[in-house]
Amino acid sequence: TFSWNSLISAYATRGEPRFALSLFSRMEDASVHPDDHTFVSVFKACSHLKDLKRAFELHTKAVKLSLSERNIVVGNALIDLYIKCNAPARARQVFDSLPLKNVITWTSLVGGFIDCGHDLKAMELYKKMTFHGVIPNPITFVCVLKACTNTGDIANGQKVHAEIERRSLLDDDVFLGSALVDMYAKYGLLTFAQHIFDKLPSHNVVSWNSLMQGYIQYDKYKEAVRCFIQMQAEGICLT
RNA sequence: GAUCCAUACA
Repeated sequence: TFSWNSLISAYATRGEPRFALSLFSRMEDASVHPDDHTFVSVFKACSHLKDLKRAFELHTKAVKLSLSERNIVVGNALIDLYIKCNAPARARQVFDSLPLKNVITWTSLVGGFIDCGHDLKAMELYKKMTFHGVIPNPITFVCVLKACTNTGDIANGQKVHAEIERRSLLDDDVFLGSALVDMYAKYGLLTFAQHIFDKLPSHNVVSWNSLMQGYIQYDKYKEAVRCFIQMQAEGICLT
């Protein structure tokens, strides 16, 4: 099982999802018993294919082994699988069916709703999550900020920002920094965007782009050019 | 056991 898992995982991750799934079939043919690791990899492969029918089949097989009850990671991966297959209602069913949820379970569905364009549902779920006493992590905040950006709900975004500062999370997550900069930049709050940007421990091409786009969108071309030059001075490669 | 999940601009 371990060898099969390693192979399947490698192909699922390396962008060969079809081959990962066919390996899984061969594993079944060889009557090697799949375990929780197997299913997580196979879910991932299927999520790249966005094959809902296949998702159902895999889900059914996992249920027969009651793997999603035994290991929360399986349930979490399943939520993500249904989201990637554009089936948020299914994802929600899985979510509701899980007796134990962790921060990843919650965040997967929050982020999933956003991917499916249900930003308000995502915000609602986030509130429910905090109400349940689940501590959000930086990834949760990135998702919530994105929902605020999508809907233009800057008031909520600022609340989230305050929460992030309170936990001083900006020092160790580049994604979080970019998400915040992006939100402020998109809505023309360029001083805020610049201020947060300056406080970030490190910048990358995304955080620079977010800031620059804000300046461009609001006709601050001089600032945009200044960014462009500084960005190269910091040694960020353009592709 | 080199096998397991969610996140940012364009």
